[in-house]
Amino acid sequence: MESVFERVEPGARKANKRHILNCALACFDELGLEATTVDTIRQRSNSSIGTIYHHFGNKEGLVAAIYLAALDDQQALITPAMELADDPKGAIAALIKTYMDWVSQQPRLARFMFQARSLVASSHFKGELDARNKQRYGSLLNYLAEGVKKGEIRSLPRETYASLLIGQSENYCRAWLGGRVKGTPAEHAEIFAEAAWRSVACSP
Amino acid sequence: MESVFERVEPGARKANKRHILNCALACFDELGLEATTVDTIRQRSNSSIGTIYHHFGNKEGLVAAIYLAALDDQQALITPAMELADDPKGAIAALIKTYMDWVSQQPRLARFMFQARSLVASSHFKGELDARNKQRYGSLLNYLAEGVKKGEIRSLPRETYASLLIGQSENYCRAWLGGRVKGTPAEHAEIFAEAAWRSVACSP
Amino acid sequence: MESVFERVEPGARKANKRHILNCALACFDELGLEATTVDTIRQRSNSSIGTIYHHFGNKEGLVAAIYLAALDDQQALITPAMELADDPKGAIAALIKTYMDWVSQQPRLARFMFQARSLVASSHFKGELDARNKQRYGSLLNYLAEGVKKGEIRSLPRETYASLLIGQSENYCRAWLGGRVKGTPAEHAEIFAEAAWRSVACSP
Amino acid sequence: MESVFERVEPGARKANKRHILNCALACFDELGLEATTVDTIRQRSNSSIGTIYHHFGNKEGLVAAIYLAALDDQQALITPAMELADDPKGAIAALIKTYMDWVSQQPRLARFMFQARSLVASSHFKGELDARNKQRYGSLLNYLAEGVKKGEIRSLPRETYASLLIGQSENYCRAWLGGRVKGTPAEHAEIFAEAAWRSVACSP
DNA sequence: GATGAATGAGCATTCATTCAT
DNA sequence: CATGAATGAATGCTCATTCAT
Repeated sequence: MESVFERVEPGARKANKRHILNCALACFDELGLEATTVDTIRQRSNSSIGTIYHHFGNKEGLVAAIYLAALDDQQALITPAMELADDPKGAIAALIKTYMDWVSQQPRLARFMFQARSLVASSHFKGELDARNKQRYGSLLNYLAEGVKKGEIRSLPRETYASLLIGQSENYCRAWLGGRVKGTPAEHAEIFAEAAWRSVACSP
Repeated sequence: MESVFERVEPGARKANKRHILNCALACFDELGLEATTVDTIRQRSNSSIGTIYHHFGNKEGLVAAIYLAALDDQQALITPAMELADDPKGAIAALIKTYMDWVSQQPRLARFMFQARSLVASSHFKGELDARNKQRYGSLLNYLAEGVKKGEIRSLPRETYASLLIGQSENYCRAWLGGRVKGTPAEHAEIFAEAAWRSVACSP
Repeated sequence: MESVFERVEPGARKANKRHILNCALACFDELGLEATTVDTIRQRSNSSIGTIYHHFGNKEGLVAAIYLAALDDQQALITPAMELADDPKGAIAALIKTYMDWVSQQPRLARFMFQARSLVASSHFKGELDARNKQRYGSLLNYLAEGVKKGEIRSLPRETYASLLIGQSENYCRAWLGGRVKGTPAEHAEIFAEAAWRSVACSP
Repeated sequence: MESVFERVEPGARKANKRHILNCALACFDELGLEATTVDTIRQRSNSSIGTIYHHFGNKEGLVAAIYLAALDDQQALITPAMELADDPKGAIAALIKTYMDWVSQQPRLARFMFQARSLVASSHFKGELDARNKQRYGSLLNYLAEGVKKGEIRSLPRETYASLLIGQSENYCRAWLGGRVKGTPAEHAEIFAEAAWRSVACSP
């Protein structure tokens, strides 16, 4: 799948928004969020301070723009994959596999998201973030509720499901992105999907 | 259990090391690692810039001192708890319960550790960190190896075990520390211990 | 009397000169001269950077345009009022009353003039300013010279008359515009006219 | 009289507070408040950015420090002069003469005060300013009240007295400081004292 | 005439760290 | 051991102005 972050507008002028966004992502990935200065991004994107501020308002706005685009990029894969599933097990497997595939293919974006999450969550853009998260987890909760009713899924405290399902794969992705393990998330996705299912299923 | 971070020396002078450490932790917790300046800590601890540098060398030294003490504090509970277990399932349950209890009782320290991990890992103190981590995970790996041999634990890629076992509870702890869920980690510890065991066990 | 700054052209387009001028005045009044950016005015007037520069050349030109229009607006009242007077005392009273009335009716413009005076005086528009000031004070000086000759007005150093006549009322206007006193200049105009006359008259 | 701003501490180190304050005043006077950058002051005082911020917090703090010291410097002359007077006329004359003398001797400080007044009044230091103003005008109002009771001074709206008394001399001082008139305030002080008295006296 | 993307010099301010006392 | 004045590189950001469309 082709990500927003790789497309290059044909008639783009020297310093358009997308180009700056791509360069900023590269800087954040290589240097970290704090260590990347606006001037670093200016140099890399070969644009000017003024242009960057003209388009993004401030550094936080730049981070939020990348974060929200990444969230959309990720969700654009997860939503259809989950809709194709025809039972809770399939839906959970689709969620985890698609997530781990995406991380494996977009390691820079994935690393960025872990870094930027708390910043965006405490920024001016919290509203936009909340809106997307609401939509993101809505369908999953429906699946679970249905599964519990049918006796396929254990009835557990509501607030534990998310961690039980995604905690393991997210933890592995963090480890991989941090260089602490070698195997890509994608190649272990089956194992993590299975473990997530076992964690919540009545009879695995 | 009483942590190092709570004891108060009776005849403590205005600015001893422990007092400064406690104040620094409070600042880091309330403001974040980057947002806390050495001067913030000076004000809060009612000491002086000179004294802080005298004791800790630099800001990184201050962070590392807290981090390593917290690691020891946590490990001082986990090690004996795991030693009391007599089978893999018990060891895993001990690990997870003790970890979630500790986080529930030391939320400030726990939050600090998530923040500071990468900083300490890339600092001068990396050596000390690695030494403790080696010891920390050594016994767990032995338990697992033994369990696999006995046919109690599934044979999976080595690098996936840590995430499978600790990922869910760590994820829940992060969520709790971030205010995204309300129930304390401690009160769900059984569920997470059970899920960890199901994830790796041959026959739950 | 209806000021230039309040008239609204019936078929006015979104961004005509007068509308921008009015918005700029409001911004200068609320935020101060330095704190108002060209972009602030653009937002308020719902026009565009390009249009503002098209009409006024630069920020200084915008300030000067308001300043000179305000000066004319004020003078359009003062000149005829002074011409109706038939002795020095009446002329001075007319000057002061008209001035204080105008300030009371145009507080935003008056405040703006105190702020902008030095800027316009050191700008490209100094010439236009000097021309108007010459005309403005010419007739007053004639009145005074005549009064001195007739023995009605004290003979004082030439350079003190202006301050003696207008200093008190101007000071009160500044205080009112700054919110330091409550009564409008207009309601005390008689007192200030009387004091000005006493200050320069041989026999009050 | 020797002002605070001219004394030089003998054992002063390169960049002490008073030296910085003097240099800042010179810069503000020559370039204006806005046009003077902190770096300008750093260069002139041969100190460092850090030192300036260490002592004054920010640019506004620097301005306030000069302003309040100037106010004290001025008041240190006015208070005793007014106390020596034995009737309202003498007190008013003392006030005006001392004020105009001070302006004539401290033109830089006086010019600075006109520039900085509104900035300080809207700053963090408003409280300190108000406290001094209260004390400053208290004794004058007592004199006036007494004079009104004795039938020496006209009974006028309370809020007009300050402008009637000080407006003319202040206006002349502004004109002199701005180069619009040549005679020093001191040399016309008698005239302005007389005019102030006439403005408020029952029988001049 | 109208628009707004692009520009970049310039500014206030922060902050970890040093070192003389 | 303790103190806090001094340091200055680094940073995020502003804003008047230009100019291609």
